[in-house]
Amino acid sequence: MGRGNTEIKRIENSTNRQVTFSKRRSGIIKKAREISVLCDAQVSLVIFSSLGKLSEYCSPSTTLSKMLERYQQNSGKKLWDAAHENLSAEIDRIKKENDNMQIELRHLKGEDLNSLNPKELIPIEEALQNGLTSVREKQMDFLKMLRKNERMLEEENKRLKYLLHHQQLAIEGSMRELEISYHQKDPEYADQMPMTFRVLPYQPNLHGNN
Amino acid sequence: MGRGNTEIKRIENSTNRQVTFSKRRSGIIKKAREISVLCDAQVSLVIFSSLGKLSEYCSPSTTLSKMLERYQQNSGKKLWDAAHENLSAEIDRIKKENDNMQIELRHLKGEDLNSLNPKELIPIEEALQNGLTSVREKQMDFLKMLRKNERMLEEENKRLKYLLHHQQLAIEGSMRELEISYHQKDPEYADQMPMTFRVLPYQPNLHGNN
DNA sequence: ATCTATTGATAACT
DNA sequence: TAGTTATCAATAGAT
Repeated sequence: MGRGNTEIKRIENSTNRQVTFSKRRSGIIKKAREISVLCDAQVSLVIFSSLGKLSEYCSPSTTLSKMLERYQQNSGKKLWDAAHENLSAEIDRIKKENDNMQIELRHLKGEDLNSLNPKELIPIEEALQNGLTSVREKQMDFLKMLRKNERMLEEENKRLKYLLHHQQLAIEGSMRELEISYHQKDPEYADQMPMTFRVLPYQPNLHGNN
Repeated sequence: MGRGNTEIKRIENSTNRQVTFSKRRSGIIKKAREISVLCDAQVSLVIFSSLGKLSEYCSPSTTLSKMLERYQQNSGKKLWDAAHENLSAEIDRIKKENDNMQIELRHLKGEDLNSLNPKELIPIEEALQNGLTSVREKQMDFLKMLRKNERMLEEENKRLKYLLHHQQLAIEGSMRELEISYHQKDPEYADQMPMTFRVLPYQPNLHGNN
């Protein structure tokens, strides 16, 4: 492009080379940005001019470091030292573990069973059965605890009702004595006794449930 | 360029996106090569497609590692540390994910249930019940398949026995004719007939199971 | 993958 | 370094 056909070989004129570099650099960076956006790709581009000037582009969704890390994983080539190797290896290990657990979970949830043969279904069934048994045992434990608690509360309830009843009988007795003494002094003021001391009738089972 | 003006925004049609990626990738790599040669520049280019496919270009006078070393020197940015942090962060993330799955798995296997309250047990029980249902459905499928196959084999068996029996009857018929003709010529050589043609008695149900 | 119409990039020039 | 323009290159859409 441009005027006249352009051979791809080193431009000997230093000024022209500089100018061409500048133009083509912006061109290639524009292309990098475009492919990033158009195609949802991740691009990292590092350029050193012949004079050693650094230019770079990196897709906005990532960083050069992340790109390079991914590059190492993907290509198997080592760009850095052993410390990173170790971390990478650990990631791989954990990811594998992760995958295995995910598969196991999916199987236990009854997903992806088509890839299994009957023999492989058996341990899964057993695990589910055991799990279900355990969970239901635990639920039974809770139930028993609730029932036990309920019984205890009922007992307590009964005891309290008994006490209440007897207390009221005692109060009624005292009251009658008191009334009698009021009437003896001045019968008209008999019901000016404080409300607090009036006997409320005992109402068994108003909120009970037997 | 191309037909119609091209907006620079994500291409939604996946096929078009792939095709465009392919074309533009070769374009940008060509540009990288050209600027390298024309301007005596060093270029490294790493591209991941949206599907994660890696493409790269690096000027022939260098390597990606050398470029990156120079990049760090020149820019003062530390790729190594950043990568390290990224990796550590990812390890943490995956480990957390791992732990959660492990807990879920243990619960499904009926372990560590003491830390749960009754309300939390319900979804676990449901998951187990569903899983068990699915697994047993799958097992029933296999069973049905086996039974169906068995029936088909039995049918086939019956048919083959029938054919065999009739074939033998036919052979016996032919043999008798043959014997008769031998006897007519020279009775003493009658049983020098080749064994192959002797009739084996039909033994029904020797290996059958009806 | 191959073919074109069309737009884009850029070399030379200012 | 920046703008202009004549050319050729890249590529979108079609096949």
